[in-house]
Amino acid sequence: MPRPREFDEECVVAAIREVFWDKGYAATSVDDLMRASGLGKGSLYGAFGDKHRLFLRVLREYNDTNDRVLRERLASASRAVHFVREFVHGPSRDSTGASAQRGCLLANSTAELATSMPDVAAEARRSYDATAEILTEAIERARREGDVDPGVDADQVAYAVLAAQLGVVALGRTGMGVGALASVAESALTRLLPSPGHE
Amino acid sequence: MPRPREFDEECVVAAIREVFWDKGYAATSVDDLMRASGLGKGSLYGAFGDKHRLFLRVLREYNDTNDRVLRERLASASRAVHFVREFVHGPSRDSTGASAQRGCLLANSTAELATSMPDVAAEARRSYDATAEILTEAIERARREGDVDPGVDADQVAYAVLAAQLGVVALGRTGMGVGALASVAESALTRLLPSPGHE
DNA sequence: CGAGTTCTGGCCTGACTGGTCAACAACGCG
DNA sequence: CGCGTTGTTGACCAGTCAGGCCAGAACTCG
Repeated sequence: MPRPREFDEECVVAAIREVFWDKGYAATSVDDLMRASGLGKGSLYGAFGDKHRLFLRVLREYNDTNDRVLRERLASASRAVHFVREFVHGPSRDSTGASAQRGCLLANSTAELATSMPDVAAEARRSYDATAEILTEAIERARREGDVDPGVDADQVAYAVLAAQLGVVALGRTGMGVGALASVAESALTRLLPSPGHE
Repeated sequence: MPRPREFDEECVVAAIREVFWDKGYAATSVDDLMRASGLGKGSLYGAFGDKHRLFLRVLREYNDTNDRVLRERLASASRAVHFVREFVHGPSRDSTGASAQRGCLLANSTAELATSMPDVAAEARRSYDATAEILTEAIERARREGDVDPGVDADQVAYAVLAAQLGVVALGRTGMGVGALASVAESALTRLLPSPGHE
């Protein structure tokens, strides 16, 4: 009975995500969002509420997708240790360095907004905890598969690996070359995940 | 012959630093800066140029101070390994967690602005490189002092330690408790800086 | 065809943005 | 005491901000 929507909600969220990702929250105007999505202000506000709620929606979807992808990659990895290595090296896997410099929407948003928007901080924490959980599973599996020293406490190391990856992401934002970035990641990895033969 | 200034430049920069630190660049208005510094708009623009240049001035001074403090701490540390440990644990050294949640001005600014302001990215890179250099010195000294396994490549480990610290700072911004933060830092440290007895 | 419902896009507002500028004030020198 | 130089002030600018609102369009069902 009602008039049907002329846009696909997911496409709009995706387009808007790119803008927030590129410019940050405060530097993005509602006009930018209208242009990127092709929607009028009325449609945007009707469907998503104000800028703040729209941003939170984008961020949550981004995090959920990331978590899902990580789980899938772990499930389909031949060896769990490859998954962990790929996770830390992620930011340096770019021939041009453009995506490395762009960083991670979650990391960027947390740094910009955690103080003034508690819900962003909470969402970030939730997502990081989920990631750490996946990493814990991966490290446990890698231990069983004989690729990681059995003495390591998977839960403890998981957060250290996560911190290292966040650090690599942060360094990537400075424009550090992907080669240097990869060697930082590698340096952290070899020490955080000692092979079984090393004792 | 000229009319003397009625303000101390350093005090103004310090006051303004706090505002940028709390709110971020884009969310800070020139009005905020006037209120925080007590200066009129004309004085502010006359002394520092526009908002962008003022921010860069603040950031540079922040980084220089940080580097200087780090050098002093290393020079006066009884053992270099204590300095490195303190460096990584820094973000978790707060009883309330308020300063941990506030994060680091440099890290916040880089995440917010690296894409749109190349000079911020360059300044960040310069500062991180300087920090890594100090860390390299510290690790070499710790090796000589017998606190760190002589097999570690100080230069490689320095960047890994830096990345770990950046990660701890990022996690701190999510409101993670200082206790949890400290254990992440500790977990990373014990693996990145193995004691000599461990081989 | 008409009634009911939702969607759409643009207009409006009024507050706020970063930045400029001209008038005025405070000082040292001659 | 002027005079030149610089600092300070507040008014002012055009433009942008987020958000509210509404008249009309597009659709389904009766």
